Amino acid sequence: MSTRGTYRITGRQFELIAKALADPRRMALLETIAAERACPCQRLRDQFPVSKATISHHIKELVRAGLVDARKEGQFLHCEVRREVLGAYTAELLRRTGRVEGAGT
Amino acid sequence: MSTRGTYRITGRQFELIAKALADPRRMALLETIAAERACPCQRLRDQFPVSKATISHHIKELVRAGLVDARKEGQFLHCEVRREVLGAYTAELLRRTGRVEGAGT
DNA sequence: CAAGTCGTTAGACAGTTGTCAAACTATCGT
DNA sequence: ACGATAGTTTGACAACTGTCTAACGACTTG
Repeated sequence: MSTRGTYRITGRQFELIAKALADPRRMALLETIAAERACPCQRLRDQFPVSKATISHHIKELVRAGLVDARKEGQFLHCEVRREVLGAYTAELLRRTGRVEGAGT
Repeated sequence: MSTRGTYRITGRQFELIAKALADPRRMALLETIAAERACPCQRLRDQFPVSKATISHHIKELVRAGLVDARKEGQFLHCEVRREVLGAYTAELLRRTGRVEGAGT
């Protein structure tokens, strides 16, 4: 079960991720990025009725939280979801809300 | 021991949960509630430097999101974490960000 | 260089929200 | 009934944030 030793999250990053996931639009962007292997920003503009400035802002937040990796290739920006970070976040979330009283063991 | 699959989350609840988890203080309250079997509000007041109005507000949000179950016993309010909801949320989060790739199953 | 496309940055604005104090309701003990 | 304790509600305020437009920088191609 707990083979999630690959990535470890700091308290600060935990907060950033939680906030990044809190906005529905940003979450939707993340989902779109996740659906592609490497998603260019331009495609996001086609699918969401928001300005490019807003898209840029959201991506910056996702990168800051460590949820997305963005690398510039020419004039395009390719975004990719970092699933190991997502996994580490959910693991940490469940760990923090897990019962203390050992009960078993 | 994990009651996975027993709970299914709607899109609306997904948003409420994400927002509920986004505030660090509220997350800390959730953790404190999780550490006890049934946490009375009063204990939260002792541990956090916030007014009782604020505590009441945060608990209301946690209940609204379905993350916490609160039942009144006499003059006390006993709060308990709903771990099946937390589990359903993390499962849904990972599902939404999972790669489309190969026809798993 | 010039023009066009892609993304970023700066500034502004509106809506949301975390917080408190104060007034209120409900319950318990005497 | 009275006073004390537990939690709720209301109204207000400050801080944050999602959004836009406009100006800018970076890259590609004539």
